[in-house]
Amino acid sequence: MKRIAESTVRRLSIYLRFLEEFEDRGLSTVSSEELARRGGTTSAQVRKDLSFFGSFGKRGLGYSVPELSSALREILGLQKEWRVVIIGAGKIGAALAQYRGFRQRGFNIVAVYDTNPEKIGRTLEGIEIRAMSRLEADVETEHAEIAVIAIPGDGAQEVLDRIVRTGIKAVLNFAPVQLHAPADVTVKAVNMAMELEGLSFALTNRES
Amino acid sequence: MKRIAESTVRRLSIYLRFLEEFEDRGLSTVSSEELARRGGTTSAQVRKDLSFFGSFGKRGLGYSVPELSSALREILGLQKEWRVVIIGAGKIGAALAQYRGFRQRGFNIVAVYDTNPEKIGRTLEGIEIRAMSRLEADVETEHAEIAVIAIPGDGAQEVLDRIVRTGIKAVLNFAPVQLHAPADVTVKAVNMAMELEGLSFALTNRES
DNA sequence: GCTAGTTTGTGAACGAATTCACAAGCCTTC
DNA sequence: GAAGGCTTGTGAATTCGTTCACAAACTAGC
Repeated sequence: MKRIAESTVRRLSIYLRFLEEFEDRGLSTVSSEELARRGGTTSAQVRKDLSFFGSFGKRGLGYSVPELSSALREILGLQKEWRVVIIGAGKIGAALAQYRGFRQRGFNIVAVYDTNPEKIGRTLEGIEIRAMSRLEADVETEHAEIAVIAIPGDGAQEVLDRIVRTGIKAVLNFAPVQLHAPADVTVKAVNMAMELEGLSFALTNRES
Repeated sequence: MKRIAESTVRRLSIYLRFLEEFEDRGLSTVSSEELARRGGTTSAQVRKDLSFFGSFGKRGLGYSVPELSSALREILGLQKEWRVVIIGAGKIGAALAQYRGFRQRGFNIVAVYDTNPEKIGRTLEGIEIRAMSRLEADVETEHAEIAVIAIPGDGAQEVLDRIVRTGIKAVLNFAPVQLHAPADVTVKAVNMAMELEGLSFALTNRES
């Protein structure tokens, strides 16, 4: 299959969100124009994005809401449940562990890890905080497929290396550092300080 | 000035992070090659990124660490202190309010807003939680320039509209919905569910 | 001050992503 | 069943971002 741009995948996520809203409201069809308006893009973009994966619409009519949302869930791999481990039970790890949006979309958080003995054994919204040392064994027995790094920057690369050795191929990084991993491991970074700096730049360099 | 790509601004942030590390270690010069290696890009990319703003290096030598970091701080608008309000004192709002990285980089959180009467009046790491109704008056008196939306999706567009009416031109959105704002307002979104879906896609459609 | 060895800054070439534009296909009405 | 009105799917054109490649400029060693 042809390589799909990351921006395309992001937009598919956005389209799916609207489709689910439409599904709830019982709408049966939607046009690329409508999806574009909501998602802040153009109708040509919507159709091109979808065309990478097949043709899902009917000319003159638009897209069937249930069919397209099911197709997008399939494409995005959201039909199955993903098993996720979170590394770090600090403020961010805790906020993530309790975030209902994850489970809703099929991301099942199986455990949270921390090195602080005071935290180990407690639970966060029903999820057990475990000793960091158990990570490797647990990933194996729990069949975890996604790891979330929610610890300070210093230890993050080391933790990522451990995660990679367990065989996990997808990592979401909240630590404010640039991490390096083998090419077959997908690492996505969420860096709040960097986003704020983007805003700072926009405010500073606005067209006069 | 020529329009600068968002990807360029992101990389400038990354370069600055390394430069500050080098500054702490007392290194005096650095080459585009070294910055590229650390930041996971190419030396040509580094030089091109910088060339949009001027020439900061010396041929044959590289870049002066203090000069370049100062220049980047200037470009990114990090010389001044930005005054930030956070809307929502839930888990995410609280995690953001206590995140030390913000103040460290000149983002001064002046207040957190919530509608829950139980929370109003309490403090989060020394930052007062205030009634949502005070938002407009406070932005005016406190001269806030950046707003962070950390509330559930339902109310987010409405809150954004209020923020826009106060005259704030930069917003960071953590609510898992697509928001619409006038063109002169920069809205950046951090959507954790969407990032996880990107990972799900990567795991599902890996080259065989 | 000449030579060898670096490293920058930048047009030009390339490649990737978006937008354009239109034929093809479907629905509805008469 | 023909005509009019939509909307898709997609090559072609365009725009945007990255990489190449090399002259220009610097340092160090002799």
